[in-house]
Amino acid sequence: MSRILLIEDDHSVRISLTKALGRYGHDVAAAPTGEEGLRLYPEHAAELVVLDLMLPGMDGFEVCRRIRAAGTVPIVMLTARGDDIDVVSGLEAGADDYVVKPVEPRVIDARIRAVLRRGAPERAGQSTAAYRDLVIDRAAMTVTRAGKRVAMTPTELRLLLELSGSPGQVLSRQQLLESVWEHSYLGDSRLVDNGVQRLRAKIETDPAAPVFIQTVRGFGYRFGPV
Amino acid sequence: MSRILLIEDDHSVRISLTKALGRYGHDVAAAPTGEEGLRLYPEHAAELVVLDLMLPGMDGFEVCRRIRAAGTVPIVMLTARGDDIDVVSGLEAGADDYVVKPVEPRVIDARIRAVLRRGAPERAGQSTAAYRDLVIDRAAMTVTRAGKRVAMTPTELRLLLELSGSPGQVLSRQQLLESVWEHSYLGDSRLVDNGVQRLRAKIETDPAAPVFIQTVRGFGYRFGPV
DNA sequence: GGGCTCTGCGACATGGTTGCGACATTCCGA
DNA sequence: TCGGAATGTCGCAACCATGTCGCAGAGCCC
Repeated sequence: MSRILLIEDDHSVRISLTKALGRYGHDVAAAPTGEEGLRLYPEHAAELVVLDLMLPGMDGFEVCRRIRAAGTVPIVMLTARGDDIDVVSGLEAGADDYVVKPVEPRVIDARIRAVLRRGAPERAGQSTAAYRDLVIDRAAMTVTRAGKRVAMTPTELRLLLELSGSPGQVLSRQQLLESVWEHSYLGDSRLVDNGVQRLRAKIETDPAAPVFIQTVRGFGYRFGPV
Repeated sequence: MSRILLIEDDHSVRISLTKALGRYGHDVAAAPTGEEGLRLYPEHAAELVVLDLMLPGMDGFEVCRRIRAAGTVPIVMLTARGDDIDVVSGLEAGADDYVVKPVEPRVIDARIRAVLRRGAPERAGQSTAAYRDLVIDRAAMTVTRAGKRVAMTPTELRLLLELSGSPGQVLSRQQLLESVWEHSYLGDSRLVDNGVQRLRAKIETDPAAPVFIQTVRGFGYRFGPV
């Protein structure tokens, strides 16, 4: 339900992303070049910009800086996989988040919502997730269980936010590694399992019979109902 | 704008709400009892359920729990005025929001949109496949048969996802071996047959007369309608 | 600088899962 | 009707995914 400006030169990606974001309830305007994007930006009154880095003519960094100069609208960057330099430069240029190609519509929608949420903390209700007696306040970064505050470490909190950000949905270890630990490779490490275990120890009454974070054998972990 | 299942026993309320929600652009199926609602749910492929608490026979809580067991579809409860206990119990049973009777069409439409917006990316609907009374939620990785959750092992689930991903189409043993088992050779092993058997044992009422997974002698297996 | 917590990592335990072989059954053509 | 081929069925043992624990280095706050 947000007005989004998509700047992406690849025709098929542009079309499919426009459709996908439309399905998620956003109002999308799409532009194939940076110049066109900058022209559309005030016209569409975009609340958020999704911006590809590799553009013909004016590149993503330049577009990013110009949009930044015009206001504080959140910018989500699309980058090629594993291009670390791009990520850093993008953040320096003023991007709020980045998504690695190839983009999963679900993922980018989640990031968009996360960025918008982050930048729009006016309504506490929106930024609060609750399941049973567990309350997660994304604005205050606090977790409450049965009315009692639960102290969380940064990694635990990131993991919980990520999982609770997609309630009922299974997230693979790979996905969690990328989003929470920002690793792109998947060793045979028990990192994710370990994190989940530590998180469970804090929020589950009986870690042996988890209510909030469920294991889906062979696939990953899932937060919440089902 | 959304596929909605309305479960409400009061005739006049049911009719007027159906019409009102229809005017707001929703595609509404209505059921007078919980049993009927659960039957309609997979058939209508509902993206959201509006559920009255006071129902003859199976009450709203039970319906709520059963729908919850089937997937992550949002549920909006209708409750009698000021009945706080109901609200709490409803939320515990898995409802996402509640509306107090008498319902204003505008109000319930707003709530519906809010709930859908809140959970849009991760909720079912898009990622849910249904055939007869079998519901497969690809996001939550859950399978429900006749409203009852069916526990699946990873291989069984992968096989079911693969088959149901091409409903009505025959997949050869070779294809299934490659996609599900990630083998590239085809011995004379009974691996696929074995997997199908285990899968049938879980989802078919009578494994001797399979409804969901049919054998196509000499070619392979097929999910769903002919 | 000292003490603290956090976190990554490896090792081990364990129980469900699965691959496999053997045999039964069904199907289809001759 | 008969025989061969294709498929269904069963049980078991190895294996694999996950849970669990402890440790040590790194980071952080005072």
